[in-house]
Amino acid sequence: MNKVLVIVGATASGKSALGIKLAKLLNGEIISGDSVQVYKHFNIGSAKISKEEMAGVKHYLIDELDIKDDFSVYNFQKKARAYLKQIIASHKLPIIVGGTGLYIRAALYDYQFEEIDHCDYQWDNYDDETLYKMMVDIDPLSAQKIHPNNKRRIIRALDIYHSTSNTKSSLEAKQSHQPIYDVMMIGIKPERKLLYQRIEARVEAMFKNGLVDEVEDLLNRGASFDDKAFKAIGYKEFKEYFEGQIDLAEVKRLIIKHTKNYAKRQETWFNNKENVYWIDGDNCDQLIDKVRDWQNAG
RNA sequence: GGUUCUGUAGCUCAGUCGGUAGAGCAAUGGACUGAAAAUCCAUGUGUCGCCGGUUCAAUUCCGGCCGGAACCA
Repeated sequence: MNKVLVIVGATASGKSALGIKLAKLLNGEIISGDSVQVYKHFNIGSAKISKEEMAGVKHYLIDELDIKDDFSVYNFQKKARAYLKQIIASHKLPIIVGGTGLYIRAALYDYQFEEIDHCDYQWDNYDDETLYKMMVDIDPLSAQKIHPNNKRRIIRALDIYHSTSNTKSSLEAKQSHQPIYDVMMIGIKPERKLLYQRIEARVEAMFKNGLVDEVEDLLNRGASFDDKAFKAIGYKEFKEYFEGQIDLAEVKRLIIKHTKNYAKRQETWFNNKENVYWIDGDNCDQLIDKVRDWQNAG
């Protein structure tokens, strides 16, 4: 199996810098595993790595989409797999760096998606309870895993059935649930308190570096708060500000709060779903040896 | 100085007609296969400001003290 190095961790944990370091050391190229940094012009609020910071290391899946473009795991999987193939063919080490657990998992595992058309079934015409019952009838196995309050997942299961005539659970049952690459996953996990301090400092810096101007610029370019990319933390909080409901101090407070909540969710995912070699950010020499062992094995 | 409020979970506050207390937010843990920076689930012990009094029993009533707020001087 081809080898893929992966670097994960919560937002503000220091993934990008480690990625560059390892890429230089190991002749690698980086694929971003991030659902917001793929979009052009969402720079400050997404904490996107700058050209200078890339230090000559080739990066993929950053700045590849326009504001209005739709994107999801499905698209990510396709693109990431294509880049992996290309990097491997050029005899370099592919390094996926990112914090979007689902995206990274879909690239690495044998997740399979089929063409689907959502939004055509007018689910809004039904109440939550009815939607849940519909799912129970169609796909009882999935219903066991999806909470009745989780409307988004219920609709997804219904979408899949109506688009493909297959149930969500039957599509998943066909998969092996194994990675299709030889993966080493490194995770950075600073102490929670420290991570939160860094998030606060980072959001402060975003405002100093012109986040408000960036959002105004995006709106001037035709973006709206309904766009998918605008659902991201650091952007969606401005909706109420531009509607005159809250002031900038409140926007900042919300962004910090949401980022902390998000960081916790990311850690939950990587803690429990992936086999991660955790470091706290400093023990790099030991890490290099580990990575070299993995490269030389098999 | 006087009057009236007020002091309960990290924060904002509810409540107990006397039987040691509960919401929202935060925090913590968890789920996750097409919006995932999304969506959803679970978890509430805290000298009820301090000291004393009444009472079988006080966070709750009474007195004093110490904080805070508003108004009057």
